[in-house]
Amino acid sequence: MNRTLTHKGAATRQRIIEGAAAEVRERGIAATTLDDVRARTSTSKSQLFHYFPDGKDELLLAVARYEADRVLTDQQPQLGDLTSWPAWSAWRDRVVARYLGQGMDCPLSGLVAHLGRATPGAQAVVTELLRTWQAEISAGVRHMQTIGEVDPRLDADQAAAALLAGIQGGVVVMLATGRITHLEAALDVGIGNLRASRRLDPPVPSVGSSG
Amino acid sequence: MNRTLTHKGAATRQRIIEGAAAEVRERGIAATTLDDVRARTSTSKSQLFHYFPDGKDELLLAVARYEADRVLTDQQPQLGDLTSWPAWSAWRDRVVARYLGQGMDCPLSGLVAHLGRATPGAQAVVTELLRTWQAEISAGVRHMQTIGEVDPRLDADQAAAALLAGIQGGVVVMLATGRITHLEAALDVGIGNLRASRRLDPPVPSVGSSG
DNA sequence: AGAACTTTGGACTTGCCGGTCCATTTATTG
DNA sequence: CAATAAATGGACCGGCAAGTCCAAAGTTCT
Repeated sequence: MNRTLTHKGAATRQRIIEGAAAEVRERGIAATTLDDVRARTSTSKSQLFHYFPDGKDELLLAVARYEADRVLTDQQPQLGDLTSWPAWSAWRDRVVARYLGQGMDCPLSGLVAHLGRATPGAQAVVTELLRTWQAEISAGVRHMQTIGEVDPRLDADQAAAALLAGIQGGVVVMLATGRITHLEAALDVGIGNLRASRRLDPPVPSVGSSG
Repeated sequence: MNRTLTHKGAATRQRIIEGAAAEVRERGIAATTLDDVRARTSTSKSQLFHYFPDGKDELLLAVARYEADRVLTDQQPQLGDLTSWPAWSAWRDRVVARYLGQGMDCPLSGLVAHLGRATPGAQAVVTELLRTWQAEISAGVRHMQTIGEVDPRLDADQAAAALLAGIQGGVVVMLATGRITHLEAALDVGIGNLRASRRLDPPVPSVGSSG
C-alpha cells in the first residue's frame, strides 16, 4: 500500500469520492464512467488510479462506504433516542423525510447490486450498516419494555428485524413505484403494533420461534 | 413491427428469454453480455436482434417480465387462498422456501436498477407486480375480517402494504447478508399481529391515517 | 538548497461488446 | 413446385471506457 497521503492528497481523494457519489446518484451507476467523475471533480485519470489503484471497483466501494455512513447519520439523533412514543414518531418522520428527499435513486442498492457479486467488501458494508441499524432499533424496543410501554414478553430483536425489513421494503417499493405509501405503512403499522402490544393480556402467539 | 412469428420462431424467442434470465441469475446483470446469451442459447447475433430489434434493453425487459411472472406463480396456489390461519402459515412457508431456493440473486432488483432509469417499461413491470401481489394479500386480510379472525376496524390495504414491504425488505436483507432471518421475522411478526388484532378491545391506535 | 517522494496532466493503448449487414437455409402458402 | 417470407450464421464495424505510462510540477524534510 502506498498510503502516505499528504494533506492535499487526502483532500483530493475525498473530493473524488464525493464527486463520484453525486454522479452515481444523478446518473445511475451503470451510466457513470470514470471520465464523468474525472470531469466533475477536475482531476486527471492518473489521480483516479493513484488514489484507487484497483480502479473503478475500489472507487465504487469507497462510495458505498460513504453512502452507508450517510444513511445512519441522516437518522440521528432521533434513531439513537427511541425513548418515548413521541420520539418514535419523530424518528418515523425523519426516515420518511430522508427518503422523500432522496427521491427515486438509492445509490446503495445499485452499488451493492453492481459490486455485490464480485466484490466481497460491498456486502460487508451493507451487512455492517444493517447490523448497526437494527441494534439501534432493538435498543429502542428494549427501552420501551423497561418503561412498561411495550409487552416485555416480546422478542425485541425479532421486532426490530421485522421493522427494519419493513423499512427496507418500503424504500424498495418507493424506488420502483415512486410512492412512499409503503414506507409509511410499514413504519406506522410496525410502531403501532409495538404500542398495541402493551394492551395484550394473552401472550403474543409466536408463529415461528428460534433460539 | 415484424411480428409474424412462426412456431419455430416463437420457440427460439422463448429460449432466448429463458437463457438470458438464467445468465442474469448466475452472473449478474452487469456481467451478462449478449455474447453470453448467444452462447448459452445456441443462437447467433442476428437472431438476438431479429427477435429483439431494440437490442439488449428490449431483451432485458422481456426477462424482467418473465421473472415478474415467476414471482407470483411461485406463490400460488397459497397466495390466492388466504382463508384460514393454517393457509396463511402455508403461504408464509412457501414464500420463505422460494427465496431460500433462489439464494442470493434477485434478478428483478438488479434488472430494475439497471433499466429503471432509462426504460420506463421496467418500472411498469414492477409496479404491476407489486399491485397484484398486494391485492392478493389485501383480499386475504379482508376475508379474515369477514370470518371474524381479524379486527374489522383494521385498514386491510395498509396492513397488506406493510406486510408486502416487510417481505420486500426481508428479501433485500437476504440479498445483502445471505440470511433469511429478516424475511421470516417480517412474515411472522406481520401475520402474528393480524392474529393478535382480533383480541384487542380498544381500537387500534392509528399513527398515520389516510383517506 | 537539493534529494526523495507525492501529486498531477493527459496522451495512448487495449479489449470488449453492442449493433449492423448480407448471404444462406428453412418454413409457409397457393 | 415456385415464390415469398421468416430464420439463421457469422463476419465485421465502431465506439466507448477502463486502465497504462511517463514526464512535469509541487511538497516535504534534512
